[in-house]
Amino acid sequence: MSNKNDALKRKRTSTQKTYEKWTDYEEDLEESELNTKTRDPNSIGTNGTGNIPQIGVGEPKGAFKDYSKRCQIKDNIASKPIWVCPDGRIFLETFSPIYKEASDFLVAIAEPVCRPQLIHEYQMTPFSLYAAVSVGIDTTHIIKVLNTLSKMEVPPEIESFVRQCTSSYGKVKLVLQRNKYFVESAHPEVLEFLLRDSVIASARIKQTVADVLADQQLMLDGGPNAATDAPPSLDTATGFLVGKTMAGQISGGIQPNQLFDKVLLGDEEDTVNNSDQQYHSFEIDSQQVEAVKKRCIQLDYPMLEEYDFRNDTVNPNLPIDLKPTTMIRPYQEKSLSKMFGNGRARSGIIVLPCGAGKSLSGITAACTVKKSILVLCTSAVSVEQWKFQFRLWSNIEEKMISKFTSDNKEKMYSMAGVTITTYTMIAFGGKRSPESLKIMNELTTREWGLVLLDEVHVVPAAMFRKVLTVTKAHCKLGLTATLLREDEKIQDLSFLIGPKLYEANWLDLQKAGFLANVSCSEIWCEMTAEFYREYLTNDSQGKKKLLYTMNPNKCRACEYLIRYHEQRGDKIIVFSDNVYALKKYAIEFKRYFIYGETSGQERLSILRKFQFDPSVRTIFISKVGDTSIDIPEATVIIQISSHYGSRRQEAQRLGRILRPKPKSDGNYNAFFYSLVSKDTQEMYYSTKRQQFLIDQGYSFKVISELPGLDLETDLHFSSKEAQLGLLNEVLKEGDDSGRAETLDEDFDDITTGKIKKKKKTTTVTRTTGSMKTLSGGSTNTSYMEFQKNQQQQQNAPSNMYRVTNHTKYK
DNA sequence: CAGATGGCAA
DNA sequence: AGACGTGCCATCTG
Repeated sequence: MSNKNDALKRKRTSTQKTYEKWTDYEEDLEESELNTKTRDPNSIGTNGTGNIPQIGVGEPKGAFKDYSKRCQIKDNIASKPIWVCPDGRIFLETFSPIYKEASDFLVAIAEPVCRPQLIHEYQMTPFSLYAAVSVGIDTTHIIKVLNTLSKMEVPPEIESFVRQCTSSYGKVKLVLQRNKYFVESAHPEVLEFLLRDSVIASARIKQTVADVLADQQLMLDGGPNAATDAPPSLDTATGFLVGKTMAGQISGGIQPNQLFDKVLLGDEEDTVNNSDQQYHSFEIDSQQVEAVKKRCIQLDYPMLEEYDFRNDTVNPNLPIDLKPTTMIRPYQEKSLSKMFGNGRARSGIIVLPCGAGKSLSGITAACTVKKSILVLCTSAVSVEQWKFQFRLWSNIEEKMISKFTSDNKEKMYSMAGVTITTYTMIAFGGKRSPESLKIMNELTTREWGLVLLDEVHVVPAAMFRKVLTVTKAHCKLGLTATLLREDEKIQDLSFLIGPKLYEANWLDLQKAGFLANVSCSEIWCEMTAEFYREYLTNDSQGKKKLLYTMNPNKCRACEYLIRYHEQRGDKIIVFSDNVYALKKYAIEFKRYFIYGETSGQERLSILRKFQFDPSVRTIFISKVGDTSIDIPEATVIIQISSHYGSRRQEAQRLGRILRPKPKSDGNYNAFFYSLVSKDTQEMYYSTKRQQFLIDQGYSFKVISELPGLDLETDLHFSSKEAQLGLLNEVLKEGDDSGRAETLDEDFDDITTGKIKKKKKTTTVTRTTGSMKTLSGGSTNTSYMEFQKNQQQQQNAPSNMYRVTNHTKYK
């Protein structure tokens, strides 16, 4: 569309202007705001009726701003690591001696936006402050530490922003008791305020005196320790239940996990003054919990969900501990300390890169809570893996773990136990088999101490809701490597589960040796003339896609890389989203391939071979490899086709090779290649895809020619005949897959006929082409290396624009 | 009863 | 917007 081109043109001039007369920042800003897609990390809590100032909302990431006139710079700025902007953005210098402390603090109070090597950008939002408060950091602490770290006086609007955000936080709690949900607060006026809202009021279940008496009776019958619980009474004036918090109680016979003594006892003083405080509460309908939660956030009274598991005498304990030999890593401990910060368990999400030991974190959490545990996975394979991990790291008895999948319906252990199942199993809407119905019944009536939600980002929001309303859990812990989605549904996760408790910085983990040191490159493959002509003239999107993934130069680059890395002794995975390309490449190069139709056994046998057979160094995998398949040996990834601009897929694939490799001597020990056909839509997508990894601090080298590629004369598709043959096949594909196989005799017809017909009147300026590179003319390698970031995107090299220009040929 | 296959859903 | 992959259940087979 011409619209798009206009926008690009404008963007370019705007950047130029920025350099020429940067004092006119406001004008530039206006323009770039129009043109840049805005990212809004915090619509939750700001679109409500609350009075919280809207700081930093809807600001484009990386927009240029000048605050120099508004800021009071301190004298000793060299020793201070951060800049605090009036819009809530915070910049951190990673080379500061107190970088570690400062970044720990910033992850707790703000969202990491972009964390490359030297300067990290964070954004403070109402939601991030909510997370901070729920982790136990209070208003004065935030302001004090900000002031200590900042190079400039903390702007007054920031101070009032923090005060306003945090003053109302932490005053309301959501409590699960005997399968009923209660909204609880020490301040009855807050409850009354919330009940003025129609959503919350309609979710309320009015307690009668009889209900309360019945409950009290239940508590007295409940167990050996039940009598020590003080049953709440009903305040007839307000209709609230009134009771005392039980923070002072000593738990009977539960040993806190030794590893967590430090963590659990560390912040104990926080809770001391809470003991014996009076609280008020009202019950809400369990079906409406989600709506109430959302409403509370909008009213600036987000509910804290905490589980005082050590004083829970109603639910049976689970005998589980980490094995003495199990070691947890510092960052795992750190993330869990956020979860158990004040001796209770909070719900929330932990973001750890793949290969960094997410499941161990989950299992350690389970060992700390020691109540019934429900683990939810995305596939039956990972159900198996979770069970294995539980046996590996903890001393839990096998009989207490039950799997629950379509072909493995184990009965749950009658007392506390671990149940591992899939999301679909719980959320399944269709007719259930009788056994499954029976187990579901038990599952929904049981009160879970902890629900572990694996790969929390992939679950569709609707399914999630169902799962969370059906299961009654005191505490929910979401685990994910990439808290990312291309739609904006991630925000739902935040209030469905809880705030993000911790997010690891990939680069830091890599430096510490917990992740492999990966070299990321994007390889630009020139389209061959014939393919490019077809690409420009063909109307079908699908055909275009196939054309740029099957570009012969890409095939050659791929084969070249495989050869190179096989010689080095690496194990290589080639990813392709496109099944046709996958098969074609794999068969051509005579390698194993796995895709959807490959049966479970076959997959296993191929993966075994890949793992143990030294002659199998390369396998081809489709989308199936993006998640859950565990391939610890791989050291090289080559991407030949991928799903549009999915940042998550890119990150997930990189994750496949992040497991630390033995010879970690500071050099690269893993390689990630993205093959991109030059001057096609693929270029646009690949930039988009990389954004997450770039935000995590990775940099991509752009390689436009592979050194020595042309010396390898025996690569497939080197001859023009082979290339034309491929082109024909590609054109035939998609057209009519049924016909494709019977068309051998029409071969010539299609070759000449189609191309001629499609030629049309389009003038393609680009005539010099790929044949130059094929003939091995230049041995010059052009090798650009630069850090791609937002600025680079706005200020992209001219080839980037050529891509978009081609859209006018559509 | 295990194992394969197909329809269906999200 | 469509392709791909997945899991659940029912049914059939020896």
